[in-house]
Amino acid sequence: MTTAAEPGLRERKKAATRQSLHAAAMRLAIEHGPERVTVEAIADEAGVSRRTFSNYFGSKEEALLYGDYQRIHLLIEQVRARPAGEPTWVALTAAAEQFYLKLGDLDPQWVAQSRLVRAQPGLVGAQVQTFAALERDLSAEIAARTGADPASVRVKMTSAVFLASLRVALHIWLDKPPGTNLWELVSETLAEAGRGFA
Amino acid sequence: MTTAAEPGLRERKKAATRQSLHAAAMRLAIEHGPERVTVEAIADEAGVSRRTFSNYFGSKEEALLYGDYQRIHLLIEQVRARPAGEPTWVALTAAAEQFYLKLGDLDPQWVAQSRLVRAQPGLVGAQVQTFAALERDLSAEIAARTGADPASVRVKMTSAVFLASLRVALHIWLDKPPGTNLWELVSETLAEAGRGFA
DNA sequence: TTCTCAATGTGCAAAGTTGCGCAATGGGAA
DNA sequence: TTCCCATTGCGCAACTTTGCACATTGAGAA
Repeated sequence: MTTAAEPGLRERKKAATRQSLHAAAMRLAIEHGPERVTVEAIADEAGVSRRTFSNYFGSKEEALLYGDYQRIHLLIEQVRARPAGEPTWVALTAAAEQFYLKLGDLDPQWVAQSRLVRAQPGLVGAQVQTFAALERDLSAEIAARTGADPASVRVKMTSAVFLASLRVALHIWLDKPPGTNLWELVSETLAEAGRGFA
Repeated sequence: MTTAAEPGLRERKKAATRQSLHAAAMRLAIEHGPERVTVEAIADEAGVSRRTFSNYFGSKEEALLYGDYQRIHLLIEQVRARPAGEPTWVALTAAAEQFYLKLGDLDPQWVAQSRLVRAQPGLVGAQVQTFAALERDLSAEIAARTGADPASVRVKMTSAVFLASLRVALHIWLDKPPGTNLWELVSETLAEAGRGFA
C-alpha cells in the first residue's frame, strides 16, 4: 500500500463526473450568461440526469464555484510542502505567494470566470460559503503542522482570518480595473492581518 | 424634520410582519424541530401567504437567523456611541463587551435558539452568509468614524476580521457545554485578532 | 472466478425559490 | 381634501432542491 494509492475506477469516475458538470456549467454560463443557465441544461451537457447533478452540487452556484474550491484547496495542500519549522503565518503567506504568482502567469480564462462571478449577485453568497467550508480543512492542516488542537481558538482564528484575507482581496480586486495585480492585494490583506488590529 | 423621524405606518407594518414571520418560524422550529418546519406553516402562523414570506426572507434559514442578524446589527450601531477619538479596534472591542455582557444577563430562550441552530447543519451556511452580509454595514460605520474610504483594504479587513472573530467564538461556544461564558470566548478571539498572526 | 455489499445513478414526488403581473393601500403632491 | 403612484401582498408558473425507493455496478471477500 503506497501513501498516494490509485484512487480506483469508482473514485476516478466520480471525479470525472464532477469535473464534467463543473465544466459544462462554466461553458454554458460563459455562452448564455450565468443567470440563464438551468440545471437541466447543465445535466444534459454533461450527460447525466438532473437528479445526479444534485448529488454532486447543491446548486448551480456551487457547480460554478467548484473551480475556486479546487484552487484554494490546492493552496492548502501546498502549505504541507512548507518546511516543518516555519511559523504558521509565514508558511501560509509563502504558500499564497507561490500560488498567486504561478496563477498570474497562465490564466487565460480564469479572469473571465472571476469577472463572471462578480456579475452574478447570487454568487457572492455561495462564494462566502465556499471559503467558509475550507476553514475546516485548513484548520486540520495547521493543526497537523503545529501539533495543536484543530478546535483551538488559535488554529480556528488563523484559518478564518487567512481565508478572509484571500476573500477580501479577491473582492477588492474584482472592483478594480482589469489587469490589476491580484497578488499585491493579497499580500496587502495578509500583511494587515499579520500585523493585527489592536 | 427630526433625525430619528417616525418610521411611518407603512414601515412599521412591514417591520411587524417581518418580526411576526421570524417569531412564527422560531416558535414552530422549537416546537417541531427546525427541519420539520415548512414555509407554508410559518406563513399560516403569521397570517400571510407563502409568496409574502418569500418577499421578506429568501429561505427558512434566513427567517430563523433574523434574530442573530438584528442583534449583531444592534452591536454595530452601538459602535457609533463610542467616543469619537477612540481607536477603531478599541471601540469595536468595547462595544462587543458591553453587548455580550448585557446579553449574558437576560437570555432565557436565546441559548435555546443558538443550540437549535447548531443542531440543524443547513443553518451554518446561512449563518456564515448572515455575518458576511453585515460586513458592508460595519465597513460603512467604521469609515464614518475614521473618515477613511469604506472600500479600503484597512476598513474591509477590520470589518471582516471583527465579524469572523464573533463567528468563530460563537461556533466554539456552541461546542462547549452549556453555561460556558460567551464573552470570555469572544474576548479571546478578538485578542487573538488584535495581536495579529505574523 | 464468483458472490456479496456498499456506493452510485435515476425517476418521482413534495417542498422551496423566483420572476411576472395585478389589486389594494399608504404617503405625499396638488 | 383629492388625486397620483410607489410600495406591498398575493396568485401563478417555471425552476430548483431534497427525501425516498429501486436498479446498476465497482471493490473486495470467499
